[in-house]
Amino acid sequence: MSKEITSRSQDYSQWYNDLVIKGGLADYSAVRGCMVIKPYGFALWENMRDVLDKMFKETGHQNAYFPLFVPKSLFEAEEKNAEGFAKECAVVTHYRLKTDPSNKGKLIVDPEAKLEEELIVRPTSEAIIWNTYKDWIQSYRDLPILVNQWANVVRWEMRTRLFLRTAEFLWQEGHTAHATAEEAIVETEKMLDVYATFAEEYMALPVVKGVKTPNERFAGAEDTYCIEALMQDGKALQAGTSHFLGQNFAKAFEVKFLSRENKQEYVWATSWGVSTRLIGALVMAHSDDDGLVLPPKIAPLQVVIVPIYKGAEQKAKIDAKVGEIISQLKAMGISVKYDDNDNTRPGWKFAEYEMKGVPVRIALGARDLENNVAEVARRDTKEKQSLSLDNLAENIQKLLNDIQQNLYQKANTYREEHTTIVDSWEEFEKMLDEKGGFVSAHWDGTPETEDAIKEKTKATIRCIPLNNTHEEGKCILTGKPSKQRVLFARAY
RNA sequence: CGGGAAGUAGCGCAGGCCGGUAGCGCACCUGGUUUGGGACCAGGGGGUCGCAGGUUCGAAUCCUGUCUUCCCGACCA
Repeated sequence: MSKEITSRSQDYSQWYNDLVIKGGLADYSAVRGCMVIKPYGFALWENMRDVLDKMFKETGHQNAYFPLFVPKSLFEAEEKNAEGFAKECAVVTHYRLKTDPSNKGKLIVDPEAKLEEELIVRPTSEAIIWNTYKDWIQSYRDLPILVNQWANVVRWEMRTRLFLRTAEFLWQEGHTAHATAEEAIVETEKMLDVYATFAEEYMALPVVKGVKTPNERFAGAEDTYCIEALMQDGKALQAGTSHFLGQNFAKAFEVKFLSRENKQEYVWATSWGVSTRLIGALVMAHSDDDGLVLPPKIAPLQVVIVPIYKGAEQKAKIDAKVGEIISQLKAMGISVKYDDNDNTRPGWKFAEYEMKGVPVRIALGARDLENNVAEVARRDTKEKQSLSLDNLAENIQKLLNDIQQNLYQKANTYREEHTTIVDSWEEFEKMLDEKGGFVSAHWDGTPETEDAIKEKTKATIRCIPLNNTHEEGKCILTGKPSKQRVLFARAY
């Protein structure tokens, strides 16, 4: 079977789909908008999850699990949150099927099994969790609550795309409860930092930390912080969010605590999440026309070894040497696979592992053994070099670090080159159309202007960067005074 | 939800106008030769042509209905 990939320049979204499917990450399923995450893709998710989970625990959080279903009466309690998600909820109305009397072998919903109260399949878990927290919190001594859950959620999106927007997706959602607003805000920012660190250090994905405008805020939040990344087609992608929820959910669910001063007060809340969408970000940030390019720190497989031999005798010698290499690599915590499958030849394997984005490939043949070397190829630059078999493992480890750094540098350079400061409307439109990327411009601070710009250009305010310098300026559209620049982009 | 495309073997597709009982490539199985960038030879297995009606002696093909998926757009923590 040929596995040709559509090039980026030819059709960017087809390129993306090809990578996801042919790279073995995921596949379409029989369910509209839902995908099957295949073992290779899930291994990638597991690596990301494990790192994040460790980071959460290091910052004092514990995991818990809450129900998939949310009774409608709880779901609607926090009005803004409910409104925001109402249009994309899957709803359970019945609990039983029965055989269709008029159509043998078919099932119908049993009308007698209608639920008294509909159950909402969670699009997010604030409601069920805050209804639970009510019972957990009596006094300031019960605070803070620092809980995270790994779960699936369902959002019935109009249009879906593999990993980037699926009807069901996997994520983690942290839900914390605090005695003071200050503490909750610290938490919100802390978790944003965790996300940014994870994206940059593990995914090699440079991100901008910022705050969303009221228009783009999470439904039910007082403030939404985010990390925004730039993809290779110049479109932005929200890679993670952290929300300061104020007392909105505490008020909706009557969650109060008795303070040190013996006063009843509402609890302050945060929530924060990243999802399998990160995999989409990873794919679009680093990959090329030959397939996936995965950062070593989270690649399911870091090194693959391909033997090249004629006859069993050579094969045996290579096997012996590879055995040594593997144990050295494993001792360093490097994941490695020896692909000595005799059904496919080396060239096929080379292409296959490039497609899958394995960071380093080692080819070892009889000729190499004689010279005490191995051919080592790096996926990111596709450079090949001959490395001595002495200290090979050490050099591979260095190479993996190099690749990780290089991917970050490359993405960072791309982002810098595609972040443009603009002061006129003409320039603004031109940049969005011709260059893409982030456009840094002044905005008068009103939702109306934001909407108007979106209407005219399809660009949204991705965020108000946290490290923004304040400067006087004029709004790109209205010319009204502005105190700081914001980042615009067309986005996923 | 609007526009477009498509459902035929595991995957990718041809056949359809002009109806006659299904084909190609890859994958798979057996044997052999191979192995430094997607090997080759020989033999072989696999499909109620999305589903339901209709027309006909006969339907993958014509007609009607229906379901599903994908792509673009609108929408979207």
